[in-house]
Amino acid sequence: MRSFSNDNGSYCCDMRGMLGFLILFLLSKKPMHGQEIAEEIARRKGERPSPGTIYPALKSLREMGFIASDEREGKTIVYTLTERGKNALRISKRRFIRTFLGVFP
Amino acid sequence: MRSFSNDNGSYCCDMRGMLGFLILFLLSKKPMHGQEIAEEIARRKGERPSPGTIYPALKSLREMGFIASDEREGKTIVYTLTERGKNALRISKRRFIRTFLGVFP
DNA sequence: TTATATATATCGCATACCCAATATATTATA
DNA sequence: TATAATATATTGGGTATGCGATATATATAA
Repeated sequence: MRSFSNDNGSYCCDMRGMLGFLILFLLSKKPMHGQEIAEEIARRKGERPSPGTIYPALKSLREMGFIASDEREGKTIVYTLTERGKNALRISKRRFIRTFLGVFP
Repeated sequence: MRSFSNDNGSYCCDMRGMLGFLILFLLSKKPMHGQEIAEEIARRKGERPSPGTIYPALKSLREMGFIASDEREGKTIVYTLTERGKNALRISKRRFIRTFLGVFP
């Protein structure tokens, strides 16, 4: 279990598998482009997902119809939640909240 | 991304990778044995982790010194958080809370 | 224009995660 | 005792996940 591998016993859980959820949640607050998302995740997790992480994830979410990429404006491509994505997020959030009930203060 | 594979667009995120964290959290509330933990996770997630999931996870956590297994009492083996585990959980919780800030109402 | 910086994209890969199947141990019941 | 039920344990394997390296595109600076 890589998630718990630090030797001083102070680190656990890299939250593998939550990236898609996190992206959907972040996009539900405001449309963003890739690097913006990576930055926000870095702020929260303390570790910035690499390009090889963030873009395949975005592609996957787009292919599933959860997010839409607006036309390229300048260097960036802005992603927005679709209705389908909003719905998926709503359901997932419920599950998430029920699963981790009590973890939040 | 298996996590988002349902076709009606209502499902996302199986929270793969959070099992260890969840177990630590549950054990922080009260000592439990394997099946008890599986049951509680089932209640929360709606899906019961199989024996092949829960026991290797427990073993891994024990090997890392995060949990201790009390002597077998009857059929069951009760697991408790160690000091090390409490510490790891505290750190992870902080990270978790900061990462998913705003998801909880 | 050329050079540099930033954003996006893809591909291969190691590995972690979890499950199905199976085995063992203990207890309860007939 | 034999049988069933429950709890624990292990192993092999499928697969998703995320990263490193690399490539491309656009924009800005020199």
